[in-house]
Amino acid sequence: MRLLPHPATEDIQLTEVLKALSDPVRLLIVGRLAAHGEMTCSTAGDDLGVHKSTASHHYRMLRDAGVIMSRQEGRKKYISLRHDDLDARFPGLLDSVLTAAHEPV
Amino acid sequence: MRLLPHPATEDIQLTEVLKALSDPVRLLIVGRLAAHGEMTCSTAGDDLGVHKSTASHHYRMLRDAGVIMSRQEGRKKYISLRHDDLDARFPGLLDSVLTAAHEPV
DNA sequence: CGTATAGTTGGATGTATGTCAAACAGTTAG
DNA sequence: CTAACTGTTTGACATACATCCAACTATACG
Repeated sequence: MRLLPHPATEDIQLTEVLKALSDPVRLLIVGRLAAHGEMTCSTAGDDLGVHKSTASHHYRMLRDAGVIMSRQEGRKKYISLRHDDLDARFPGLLDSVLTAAHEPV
Repeated sequence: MRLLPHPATEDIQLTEVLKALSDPVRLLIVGRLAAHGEMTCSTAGDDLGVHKSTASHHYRMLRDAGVIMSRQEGRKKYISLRHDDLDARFPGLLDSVLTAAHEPV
């Protein structure tokens, strides 16, 4: 169970988080993680409309920004929201984004 | 008092707002506007460490995203946060970002 | 071992962005 | 009118990014 480089909670930068959340595909991924909890990359990336390598690129963006964490188990990689860490660092931010993401167009 | 193109409240897109807020210089501008209310571009752009044309570019990003509005008066242009519009569209989002922006490093 | 599964990496490409410098435009003051 | 003030626009440039495809790695299963 190897862990990839994740930023420590105190090293999470607001601008990086906002940039990570400013892409429609990533926002969709984050919404799924918020709704379903931990999921594999392939489940999270299902029907996103992008190539799997593109999805992988987005996971990396989200991970580097501190928005998600990943855990390897066998040949699957489980990703989950760092909800508590984000709340500790930026109270209410993630929830307001998640709420906003559900708004009708 | 010519008004530049501002998106209607219902046309403000979450991803655009997040992208607009994901730059350190723009976050600083937004923080100033939140603290002081309406200000001129030159006041808002004072001591930002960027060229005035760069600041102008950022005002445009913020305006196009629906984060600020601008009002021309004589040779000065006053800019202000669209706080109410953003709150109406994405409740709590701006406040949580502003709070987060004040966090210690 | 050989094959399928789960993701990542690298190359290629087009687009966007942040920045400065210089030129430009509109407004106001002498 | 001429000069100063307030911003914007354009050009140039380097970097970043979203995307696809193809090749690669690592693990699991017969």
